[in-house]
Formats: sequence, C-alpha cells, structure tokens
Amino acid sequence: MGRWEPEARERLMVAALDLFGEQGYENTGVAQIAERAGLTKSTFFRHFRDKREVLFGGQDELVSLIAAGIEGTPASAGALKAVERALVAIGVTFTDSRRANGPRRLAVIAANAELRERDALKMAGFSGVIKDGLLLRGVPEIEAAVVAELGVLALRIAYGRWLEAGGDFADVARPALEEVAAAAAALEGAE
Amino acid sequence: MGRWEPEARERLMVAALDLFGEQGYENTGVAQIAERAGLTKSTFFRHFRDKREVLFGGQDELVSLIAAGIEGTPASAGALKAVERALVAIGVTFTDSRRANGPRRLAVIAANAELRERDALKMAGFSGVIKDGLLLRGVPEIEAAVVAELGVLALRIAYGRWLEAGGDFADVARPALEEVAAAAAALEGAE
DNA sequence: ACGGTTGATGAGACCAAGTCCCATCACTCT
DNA sequence: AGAGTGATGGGACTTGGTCTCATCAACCGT
Repeated sequence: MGRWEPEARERLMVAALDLFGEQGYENTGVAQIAERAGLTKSTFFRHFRDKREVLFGGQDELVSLIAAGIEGTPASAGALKAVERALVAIGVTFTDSRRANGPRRLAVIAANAELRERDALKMAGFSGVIKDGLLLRGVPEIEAAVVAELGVLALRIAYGRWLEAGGDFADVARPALEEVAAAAAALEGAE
Repeated sequence: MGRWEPEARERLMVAALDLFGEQGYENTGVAQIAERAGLTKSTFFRHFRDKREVLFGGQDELVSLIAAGIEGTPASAGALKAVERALVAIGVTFTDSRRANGPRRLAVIAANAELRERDALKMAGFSGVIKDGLLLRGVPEIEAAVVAELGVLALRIAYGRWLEAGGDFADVARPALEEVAAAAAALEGAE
C-alpha cells in the first residue's frame, strides 16, 4: 500500500503531529509514525535526519530567505531595517496550513526537553544568519550580535501573534520588531 | 576497581573531555568513557542524565545564582542593573580549572550539532530565568525579554574574553554588558 | 566483634533511535 | 520488451538510555 503515493513527507509530518498530540512525543515510535503514513522506518529516516526533524522541517528555506532579505536591503539602510526586510521575507512560508498546525506543534515542543533543544538551536541558527548577513554589510560585531538577537526575539513574538490573529505575517512582524527596538533603545545605563 | 574512589563525577568529566578531544564526540561511547574513569555505563548514567550532560554540568547552579542575583537587587534599580548583578553573581563558578578546560570544551561543542543543541538550550534556559526574574520585579514583558536576550549575549561575550584573559569574571562581565547595552541604545528606528 | 542498614556501584536484559546494505517494485525511456 | 532510475521495504547491527537486581564497602547500634 501507499507505495509511490505522493507527498510521503507531508504524510509523515501529519502522522507524526497527530500521534505526538495523542500519546506524547516520547511514547511515539518512529516505526509507528511511518506505519500510520503507510510507510516504514527506513523511509522515515530517508526524509528526516532524526525523529525531531519531522517537526522542524523547512528551516533551510527560512535561513535562505533571511539571508536573501538582508542581502537585498540597500547598503544605505541601517541594521534594523535589514532585519525588518528579513522578517518580511520569510512571511511567504507562513501559510494557512502552517498556521492551522502551529498551536499543536508548539504544544508538543513545549512538553518535551529534546524538542526544546532543537527549537533553541533553530533560533540560534536564525540569529547566526542574521548576524553574518549584518557583518557582511559592515555592521560592527557587537551591534550585529545585538540586532540579531533582537530580530529573533521579534520573530518569536510575531510568530505567536500570527498564530493567534492570522493575516499577513509582515503585518505582525513589523510592529513586533519596532516594539523590541523601542524597548532596547529606552534602556537606562547599567552603572 | 576504583570502587568508592572519590569524585567519580569529576573523573567521568575529565575522561569524557579527553576522549572527545582525542577521537571526537560521536566516536566515543559512554562505555568507553566510563571505562577510562574506572567505572561502568550504569554509573555514568547515574551521574549524568545523558551523554551530552557530561559537558554541561553545573547549569542548575548557574540558574540559581542568576535568579538569586536578580532577586537580590534593590527594587529601585533598573532591569539592566539586575542583570549585571546576576552576571557578577555567577562569577564564583568560573574557577581556574574551569578556565583550563574551557577552550577544549568549546571546541568539542562547536564540532557537533547535538552538543550545539544542548548549548543553545542552556542559553535559552539562562534567558528564561533572567526574564522570569525581571517579570517578578514588574518589568514589562517586552523589556524583560529584550534585557534577558541582551544579558545572555553579554554572558557569552564575557565568557569568551574570560577564557582568553582570565582574571575575575566580573571584570569582563560588566564591560561586556555595558557594550551590549550601549549598542542596543544606539539603534536607529526601523521605519 | 557482630549483624543490619545504607549508598554507590556492577552486571546484564531490554527498548528505541539511527545507520547500512541490499532486494524489490513502479515508472520511464529507448 | 528490456534496461535504467529512484523511492521504498526489510532486516541486521550499533549505541544511547532505562530498568532491575545483586554486590560490596562503610557506618551504626548492640
């Protein structure tokens, strides 16, 4: 059965999310996920490097979009503007179907330390691309690191709001970044 | 042999770092680490929840110190000042022996995705305690998140400099936080 | 000195994640 | 039809991680 059925990857992701939600991430075996998708363990690991990645697919695409968004920003613009363009750029991947699964996905990740690890690394990856992109534009080291962290924070905030409210991701990303930047600029000195 | 020898945990950490450096993290088995320490696999997992944690011990202590550092800051002080106190507070754990192993440890972590994941989660954990501590002080949500991220960034920067230069951790942590805060305050708007 | 208790360890069975290798089947092209 | 291609099935194998039970040294009270 199921052999050569299209979208094996999609089927695996759906099956995994369903099972994780029903019985928890740790109580769900890879073989079980594959079975529900009409496939086998071998095929699962052909599509995903490990069990976690079935929940974190598409990161490479986001990284590319972020890098492109920064690189495509006029050299005259500031670092924050470049990050804003990056956040807007990734909006194209935030589709309705992703939004539908978002809350379940977040709940599963929040309930498991192994998945939180992967999520943290994913965010660190975003931060890294942003920082590297800014360094290429000549932004000083510390400023690049600061803006990268603030950008990722804005991304997380915007993602949460987008899951709740829907609509165009850019419409939540821009205000989120502005709020974060405003909070940063308003800080009093530490001495 | 080696039964009841003191500091089994220490011996395991040293053996692990040695073996990871010699032959890589992935080519080193838990049984091998335990053997070099004169112990067994069972005992290894009694001291560390998993293979990675042998490189990340002491996080709980840091988290406690951070929380205490923030809580012990006068309510009149700003968020940045509380974070500064937290960074100074963790300085007591940065001993000479830790500094001696630091570079090797960083190299091993950098070379392995699994370990980078754990490291990223560790940093996210720090960020979380800081943020929670600031929220308890009445700092607004966004500002707390911003300052927490900046604090962790300063922590990473300070740790790198401390590994190079040595001395009192507080003497590198304070300037690092000031630089980060200054870079954040100097940002131009995103519009 | 003796026996019981405690606490860390040893030993081994066991499960699941992840790797490898090879056979198989559907589809395509010539 | 026959060969090639690419995704899949299947099973052996390694290793991280869990669990249970036995063991042994130190301590403690009588």
